[in-house]
Amino acid sequence: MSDRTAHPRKAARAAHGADRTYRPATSLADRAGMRQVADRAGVAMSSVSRVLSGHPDVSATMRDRVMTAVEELGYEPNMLAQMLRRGATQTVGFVVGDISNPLLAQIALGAEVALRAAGYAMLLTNSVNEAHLDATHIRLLQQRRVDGLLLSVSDETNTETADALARTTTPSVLIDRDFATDAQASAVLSDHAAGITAAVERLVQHGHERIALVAGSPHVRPTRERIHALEEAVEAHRGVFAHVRSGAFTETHGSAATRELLDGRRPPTAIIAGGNQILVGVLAELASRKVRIPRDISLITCDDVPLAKFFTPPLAMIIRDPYEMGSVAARLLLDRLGGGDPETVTLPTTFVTGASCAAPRP
Amino acid sequence: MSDRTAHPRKAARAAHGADRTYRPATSLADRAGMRQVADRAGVAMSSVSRVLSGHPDVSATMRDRVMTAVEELGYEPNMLAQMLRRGATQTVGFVVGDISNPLLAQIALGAEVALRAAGYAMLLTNSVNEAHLDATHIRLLQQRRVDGLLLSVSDETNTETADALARTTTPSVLIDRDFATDAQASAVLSDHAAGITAAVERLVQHGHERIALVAGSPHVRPTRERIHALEEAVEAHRGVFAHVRSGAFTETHGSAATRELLDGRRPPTAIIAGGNQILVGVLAELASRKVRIPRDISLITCDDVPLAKFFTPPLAMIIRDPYEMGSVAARLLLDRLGGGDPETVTLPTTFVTGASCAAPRP
DNA sequence: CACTGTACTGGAATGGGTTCCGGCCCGGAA
DNA sequence: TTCCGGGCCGGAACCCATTCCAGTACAGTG
Repeated sequence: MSDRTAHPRKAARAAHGADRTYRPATSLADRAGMRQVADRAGVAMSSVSRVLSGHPDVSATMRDRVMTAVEELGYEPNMLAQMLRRGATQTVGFVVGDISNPLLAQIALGAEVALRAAGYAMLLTNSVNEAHLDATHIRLLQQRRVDGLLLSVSDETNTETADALARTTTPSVLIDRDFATDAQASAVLSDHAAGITAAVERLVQHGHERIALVAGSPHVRPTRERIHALEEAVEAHRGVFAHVRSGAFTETHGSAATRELLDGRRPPTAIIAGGNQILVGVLAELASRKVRIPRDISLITCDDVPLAKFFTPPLAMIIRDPYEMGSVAARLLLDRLGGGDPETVTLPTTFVTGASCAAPRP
Repeated sequence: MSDRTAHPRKAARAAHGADRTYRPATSLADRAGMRQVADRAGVAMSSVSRVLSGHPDVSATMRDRVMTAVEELGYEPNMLAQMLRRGATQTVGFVVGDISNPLLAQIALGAEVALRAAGYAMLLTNSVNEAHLDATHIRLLQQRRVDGLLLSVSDETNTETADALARTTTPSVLIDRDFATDAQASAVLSDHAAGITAAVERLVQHGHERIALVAGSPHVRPTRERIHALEEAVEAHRGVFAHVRSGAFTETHGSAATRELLDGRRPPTAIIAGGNQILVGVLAELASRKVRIPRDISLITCDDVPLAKFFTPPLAMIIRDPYEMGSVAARLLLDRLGGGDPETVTLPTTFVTGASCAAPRP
């Protein structure tokens, strides 16, 4: 063994001696570079590069010679070198609160599929709903020189995050988020107001007068939009009142808020759960009190959950198409990467009624 | 800009003429490089590198000078250059069938958190359950020079995938997958047999004699293990029979298989659903026939679903800890990246009974 | 035949760090 | 005093491809 432990490649060559011809490059360890291809074809590296990048200034002869050498050596270009040289990584970063949330997972899927089709790969980071990690991850991804960012941060009000965003020149797409400071980013939004409004209309038709919203974190757009829409919808109807309990997108908050609401002086006759974790908490609290749906209280949930339609009773919900959101986010980002201007797209939400939403007890 | 990429020579000539020095298309706002730091500090680049990489051969004076220059210029090292030079990307690829599956999303989360803590980033690709994409994505990630792979491929029997795996020297960890050919990879497995066995024992105690398993794709380990365990468990009991319907991890297969089973000559009195999509299909078919749980049939599902415990009746399930699986997968990969040997870890599954699992009608 | 234009090619700079190696300087041992 | 070794530093090769630019050869034109 040679003493130059840091250069295994050379060591290997030295060890095997020069009596060996090249090996079919099945072994990644001893990969052929463009240098080797050029040597074998008896041409310059620049010519190899031109052939492989489809540059017009290449003769048929040259193309054949190079391609033959490429085949023989099983040459594959080193993307790292290309990235360094070209200054583009064909990589996009996705900053997400928590990928284990099915909603976000579907968004991620939609985005990844679309990005991959365009030759981009997706780096995923989870902020596990800790606001301070958002900015950290944005910086981390920028250090990795991502060409663009998909952002579903966990707290819009965090100044560090807002700063990181305002400072950056990396093309970004916000996913259902809204930063006052940043006019540079594109955004895909959901029209939460429409869903809430439709749901409230239905509840009012049923005769509900006290409607509660157990919402998630007030630091993200969906929660704000829902609260705002609820209050507005309620104002349109004389004698109908809204109770809002925002907090976090957790089961704990869901059950705690429900407890408070039911223990209040004038408990609501209908609850809208603002997220799937919250829904679990709401259901847990209702179950523990033997409050029956929809006899004792009506329930509507935001965003689909797999078993909702087989639930007893089937759950009314305000749904949207998260896969589509991901696709659109990817498209917006690709547009920007192609030189387009920032753009905002709003996708619809739909109220799907179900037996969990009925008339209150008289 | 885009023209320059395609035919830079012509575009450059036409647009700029000779008045400008050449600059790479993506010159990022004149970022300071190590060169600039070295100049400003009046030292060699090698010294800057040593300071920043914590090399021991550095005097206090040198450290100060360099760090001052770094601060003043707001220098941040270019990770691409580091990757190219070091030959390591600090990046791991995750090949997954479909991230929108909550089980896999949780695995991804567990893995990403652990990897990030160790300084690695995670590239995510979805094969959308198309077997031929697995191999494609493995190659894709290798072109991007990932240091390691986390693999939850959608088809173990695909020869292209098996080849890609056998040929590679990239440290890999299989996630609940089992390739006959490849002895190189580490693996995290779930002990599906234990869960199935416990579930069958319970069903037999209740007096069930015809137990069906609506399983997913037969080309992945979990399905094989479950089928095998079911058959073995049944053999231990005289007069108890197993019906197996494997197919795909889809709602469609779930309902079709259930239909066949119920229409069969001797329909089962208990069904085990092998996955959350399948569960939805099974429930749909049962609901459409007004078959009641557990009066008419007992139901057990594999892997937790969010609302399972609030279901009517609460669902019995065979659960495991997917987040933990992800963490362990990450740890195994990090071990290998650190020079350790391949290792296989098996994690437990637990049978949690529920009202959906009861005695059959006499 | 001289001249210009065109098609193609090779050489070298470039991107931004990492690391081996040689060398300087200084203290301690012989 | 001389030699040796260790601490510390600068120079330069290297990682691997991209692309500018200069230059060659050859065809077409006057």
